[in-house]
Amino acid sequence: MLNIDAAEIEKLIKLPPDASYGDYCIPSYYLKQNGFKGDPEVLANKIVDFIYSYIINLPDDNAAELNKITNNNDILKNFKQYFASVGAKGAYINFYVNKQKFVNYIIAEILAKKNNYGKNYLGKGKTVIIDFSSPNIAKPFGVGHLRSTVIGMSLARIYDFCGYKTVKINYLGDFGTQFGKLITAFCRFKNANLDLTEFKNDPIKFLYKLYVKFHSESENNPELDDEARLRFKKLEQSIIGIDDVSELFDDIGDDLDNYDNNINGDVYNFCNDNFREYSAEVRKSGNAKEYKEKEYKEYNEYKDEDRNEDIDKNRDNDRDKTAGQEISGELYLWKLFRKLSIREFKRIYNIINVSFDFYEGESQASKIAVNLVDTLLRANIAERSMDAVVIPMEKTPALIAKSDGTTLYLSRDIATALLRFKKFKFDKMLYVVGSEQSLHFSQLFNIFKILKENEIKFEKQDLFLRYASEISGRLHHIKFGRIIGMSTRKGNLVFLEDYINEAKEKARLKLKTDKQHMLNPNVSAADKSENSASAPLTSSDAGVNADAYNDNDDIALKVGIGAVIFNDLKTRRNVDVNFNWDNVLSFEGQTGPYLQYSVARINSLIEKLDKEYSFKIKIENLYSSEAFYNIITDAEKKDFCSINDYDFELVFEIVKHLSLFEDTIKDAASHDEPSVISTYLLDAAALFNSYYQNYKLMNLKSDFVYNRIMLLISVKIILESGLNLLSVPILKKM
RNA sequence: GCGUUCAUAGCUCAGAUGGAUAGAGCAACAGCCUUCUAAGCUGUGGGUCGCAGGUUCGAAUCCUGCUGGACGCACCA
Repeated sequence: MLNIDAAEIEKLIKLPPDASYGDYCIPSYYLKQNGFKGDPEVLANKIVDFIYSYIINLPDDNAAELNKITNNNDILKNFKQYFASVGAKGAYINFYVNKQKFVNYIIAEILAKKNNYGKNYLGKGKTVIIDFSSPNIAKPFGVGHLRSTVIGMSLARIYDFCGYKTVKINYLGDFGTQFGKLITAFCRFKNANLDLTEFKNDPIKFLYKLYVKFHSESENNPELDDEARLRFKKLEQSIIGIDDVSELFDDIGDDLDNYDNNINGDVYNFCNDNFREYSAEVRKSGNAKEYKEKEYKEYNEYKDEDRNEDIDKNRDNDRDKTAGQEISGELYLWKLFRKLSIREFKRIYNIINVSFDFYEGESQASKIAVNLVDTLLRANIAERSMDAVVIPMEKTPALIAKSDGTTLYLSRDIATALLRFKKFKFDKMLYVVGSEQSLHFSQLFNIFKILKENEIKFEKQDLFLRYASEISGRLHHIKFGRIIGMSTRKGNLVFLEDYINEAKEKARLKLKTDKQHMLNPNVSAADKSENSASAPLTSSDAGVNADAYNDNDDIALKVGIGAVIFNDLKTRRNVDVNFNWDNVLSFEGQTGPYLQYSVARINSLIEKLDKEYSFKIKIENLYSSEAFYNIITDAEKKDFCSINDYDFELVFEIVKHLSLFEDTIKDAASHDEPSVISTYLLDAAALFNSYYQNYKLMNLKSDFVYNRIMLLISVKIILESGLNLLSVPILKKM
């Protein structure tokens, strides 16, 4: 009767909407797909009768009878031990666990596994590439980029937790017409009223100003656009002309302190002179579209190397070489812009604790993309259309080359995917990019499908394209909704750092008033609730020393970051987010700070109880195995909880929730949806806070308190693991 | 016009192979700090799940149509 395997049964198990129906249930109509027939209600009753007569009512040692049903099933053998009763209600088979055993089992398991609790092997032996953040160098790092950054980082951690080998790639937007504009603006406006010292201090904002200025000026002066196009054209030729693509990421030398000398002197003039020369040349020849085609050795020489070696060799591929050869002014400026930008990006990533295994750029793929277009034309997969090159598709044709022969985002993405597959042999690649680019990615994925279908058309020696057929189906667009109505209070674009700082300031203010209240309890509740700064507090009059101030500064920053990051991860990716300062800066309710606060509260509580009862539990050692040795041995021999405890119902509810952690992680991974974890953590924290408020632990029996500390540690482990997966900073105290 | 996507409480959102009575948080109202951090807790009110059909034992969930919003639709990325 029960010849369904355990994994399949697991899929059938659901959580009832209300605990009064049971702790777990199996809706009997689910069993129809396993060959059961008839009225679901009758079926449910039959199964319950069966369980009673063949399992529950049998004596413990009647293994022979059990073997009649199944010869190898621990679940059945342990059934009596872990389940208290079973009941049929309507079409549902409801299972009631042995609550006391359940609680003790789960707590012991969490304490034993510690921050490995919830880890699983969903992705064992698989490699996943996560392409995220990918800011555009010519544009500032705004709150818009934060979503990709934060979702991507979280997914990387989740996949890692699920046993995948994860590769985090930042694919910089370092190529395209906007660089022509920037270079033009830089050369033209340099002597106008731009403050060049700002270029050094805050290159991103400087470049942004240049960009904005270019656009306002070019409205009245179309010549600027022409110059920008030509400058980009020249830049692209410089880039394509480089044989070794990795040179593109070579450092131009760390002479940034003298950058203005370079700009003011040789480089700046070089730049202009070359441009004049170049544009004269182009006018003379009358053909700005023509460019020299080259055979790129690299293109046809890809070999299957050990990808792991490749990964290690290239990890953190910052180069510190100085390019020896002469380069064009455009290329110099482009490298300079990129270098400064990356430096700035890294500074920001560092603040929010984000890191990458590789920094790539579109520029690296451009030369391959050029040749790719040609190959696809020859194979009759692509065709010419109004001088441009397109791949016909059911819907919108995919444009892969402009009529002047230069490549596009799409063609470079094809090349990049090929390069990455060659390098990593990934099982899965995630592009964490906004939903407005859905068409782009559906075209990209379709192209690989077409390449697979037309595999036969490619010449055998074309090793590179051979990968194309394998890529189809491995690419995923992890899209997310737009942030609507986002602006500063003044109405401009929001820079990420300003955003974090605003959150930080608010947190600092709150810390200040809290501290004031603690030191001076006579402050009325009304004053405090207004959270006002009406009674300004200096560090001296509150007796707050410098250390405390630094502490508070650090706490405020982490609270601010937590608020900002969590705000982006708490809802499903796909929904558009209405940006609202009041919501973002709220630290109450379903927020990052609420979670951080819950952890801090647990720490503080454990510390106080430990001090009072002398259990000698060291919070800072909780994750070292030695410190846990005693706890684990205790876990084996004693119960943490009894069904007769006055707080048992809530304890059971908490532990039951904790037990769902692993499923939650898997759910988040399989749907590429960090918000699943956010929701889970909010529920966990709410349960804990409810416990905290309603059951005071001070002045109770020592044994009981010790057991509850084990519960608190379990909650702490789960909350901290979850926050780590979201990359929300964890605070010891608040 | 075509395509993608979304519509659940006043606001922001959960509710994911269709399943039992649709849930939180803000905001509102009423309580709780001489005792473990009030960034908290307890309670109350608040819903035609955009509208209309369909599929079936059963629909917020799947299908069709409609309405409304967001985004995209070849030389930007």
